[in-house]
Parts: sequence; C-alpha cells; structure tokens
Amino acid sequence: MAQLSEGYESLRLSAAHADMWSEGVKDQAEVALVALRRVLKATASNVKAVAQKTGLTASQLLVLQVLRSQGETLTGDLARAVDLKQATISILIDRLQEAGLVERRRGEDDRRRVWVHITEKGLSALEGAPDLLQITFRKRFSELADWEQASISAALLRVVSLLDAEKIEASPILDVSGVNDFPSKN
Amino acid sequence: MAQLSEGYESLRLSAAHADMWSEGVKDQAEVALVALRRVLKATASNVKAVAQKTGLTASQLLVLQVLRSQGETLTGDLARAVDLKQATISILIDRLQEAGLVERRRGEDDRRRVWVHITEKGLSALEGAPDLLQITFRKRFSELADWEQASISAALLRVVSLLDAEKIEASPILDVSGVNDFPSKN
DNA sequence: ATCAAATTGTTTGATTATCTATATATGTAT
DNA sequence: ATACATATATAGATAATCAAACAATTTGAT
Repeated sequence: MAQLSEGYESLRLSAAHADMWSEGVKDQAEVALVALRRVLKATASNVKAVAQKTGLTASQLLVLQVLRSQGETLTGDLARAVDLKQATISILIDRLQEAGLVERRRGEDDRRRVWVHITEKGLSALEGAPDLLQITFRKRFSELADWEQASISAALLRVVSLLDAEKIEASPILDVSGVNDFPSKN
Repeated sequence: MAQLSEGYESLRLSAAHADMWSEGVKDQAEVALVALRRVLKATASNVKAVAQKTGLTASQLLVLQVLRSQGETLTGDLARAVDLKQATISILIDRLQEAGLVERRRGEDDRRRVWVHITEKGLSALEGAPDLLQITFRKRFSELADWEQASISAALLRVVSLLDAEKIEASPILDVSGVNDFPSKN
C-alpha cells in the first residue's frame, strides 16, 4: 500500500482506500473520524447490550423504541425508520406480535395499510432494560458548563450536515441530477 | 389523508427517536442526542450501502477494513474490534478465506493463535467500493475553517469521553437518580 | 515432571436476520 | 373494465449470530 507522508493532499484524491477508520495520517479530519469511530462502536455495542438484557435482538429493540416514541406506525414507515426492507420488517413484526409486544391493525380508510403499535407488555419490556449509555451520557452532559453543552451540540449538528445522508446518497459517482424522495426504493 | 412518507429522513428522525433519547423536553442534551442519532443512522446506512457494492456483508466489510488498517490480526482481537463473538468471526473468516480475500496463518511462538491478514484480492475488493460518506465527510470537513475543524474534533472527543463504555459498565445500575429515562408511565 | 486450569480457536446446532423475487390485496386513474 | 401503483405478506435462500461443546496448546502450581 502506498505510504502517505507529506504531500498526501494530492494522493487523497484516490481516497477510495483512505480508510475512514484507519489511524495512520493524523490530520484534523483524522482525529475527528477516529473519534467518530469510537462513538459508533460504543453506541453499537450498547444497542446489543440493551437488546440482550431484554431478550430481544437489536433490530427488534430499535423497532420497539420507534413504536414507543411515535405511537402507531405503518410497517413501511417502520422499515424506513430502522433502515430495513419491508420484507424484513414484516417477519420481525411477526415475531414481536407472537411475543405479545406489538399488535397489528388493518387500516380502515386504506385497507392495504397495516398499522403497528406497541402493547403494554412491549412497554414493560423496554422499561426492563434501562439504557445505561444514554443515561450516563445525559448525566455527564448535564454536568458540563452551558457553553460546552452548546459547543458539543453545535459540533454534532455540524457533523450531521457533513454526513448529510440524503445529499450523499443522491449523488452517486455519476451525479445523477434527479433527487429521489425515496432513496430506499429499489 | 396526509401521507407520512415524504421526506422522512429529515422529518421523521427528530420526532421518531425523541424517546430513545428523550423525555419530550428539548434541552441541550436533547439536541445533542438527536444529532448523534442521525449520525449513527447515516453511518450505519453507509456501511450497508458500501458492503452491498462490494458484494460483501456489513460484518465482512468491517473485518476487511480492520485488517487493512491494522495489518495481520489475531482472530480474537478481530472479534473484539468488530464486537462479535469468536465463533462468529471464525465462520466469517471461513467465508472470506473461501473468497480469497484473507488468509490464516498459524502462530509460530504460540501455536494456539491464528493470525489473519488481508490479501491483494481483499484490498482490491475494498478499493472497488469507494466510501462516499467518508469521502464527502473529508472533503466538506477540509473546507471548514481551522478553528471549526478543531472545535468539531474536540467536541467529538468530548462525546467519546461522555460515552466511555468502560466507565459506564463500571457504574452502578442503581445510580440513575435524577435521570428519568421514561417519563412517568406509572 | 505432572496435571489441572486457562487461553485460543474451531465446530455444532439452533435461531434469527436479511435479502430478492414474487404474490396478494387494495387503491387510483384512464 | 383495464391497467398501473401502492402496501404488505410470503417463499426461498444465504448468512449472521450465539451458546455450548470440543480440541489444541500453554501456563502454573505443586
């Protein structure tokens, strides 16, 4: 592999192999990306841990959390919310339903639709597994000075804009100008 | 009847997980967590997309990336790096090996150990799927003013410390006083 | 030296996730 | 009515994933 020392600016164009998660060159972007990597791993780990506590899978946990916060949701919207295919969600909901954690309800106006909502049992399952990562984050965050809280929030929002998924997904290498409302549609 | 499924990316996320990370009140922590959530989803989505481009699974892609950046690695360390069980890694490496993307090497000093390294073919596979998210991040990040780059890096590092997994695991579950994860359900 | 315990990794058996492609039912427009 | 679009479900296949059992090797205590 090519070694990047000084003058890597030009080489970076062939950044196809500039590993987002590698730790060789240490520019400012590198620092940010490495930190981001650690955040991702910590949170991914956390989802697994919380899921296991409840006896659910990670995907099931995410679905339940979405249902708890959004209330009744269409299966298609659920699929988009957790970034899975409809077929996958359908089966996933089957399992959750068998376990009594969610219920389906056929749409009345439009009978093709299927609404899904969380049950009391589902809520209990969630409450049985407090999310330590989130709790700790909130606690520690609240202990920070106001200016630092603001600074972190602003930075995270900035990162969101840098990663802006829609624009990136909408601009494949060839830069197709039309922007789809439904990138997940195949 | 209004359809919920337009522009879901931006509209939904703020409301969608306002709970996983919230109790309804929009404090600074809320802003940070919602932003964090969006970062997580964008990156998770990205891993899937890049993996699909290469014909690999997400886990396989992550393993290859680790091998590319770290060089030869023990299977156990690989498991820890991507947060999977050894049994899972073992099978995953089987598949990658069958595809000629990695190779195993028995340890010489300690013959229980098995080193894994990526092959030329493995490197090619990675390079065949440029990571648009990372590339875009780098590009946009580099366009920011120095002070802002530094600010973002610092904030991300701060978030890492807030999420510090080890310390969280060591913290007692019962010490959640003052933090209401679930707004008085009962 | 010997043997029990710890380590490192693989295999096995089972469950689930996940996808693509297809099917079914319903709605909408011509 | 016909044709197309939408929403979800099903089928078939591959792979992920885990826990538990297994195997090989090293370490350590006596």
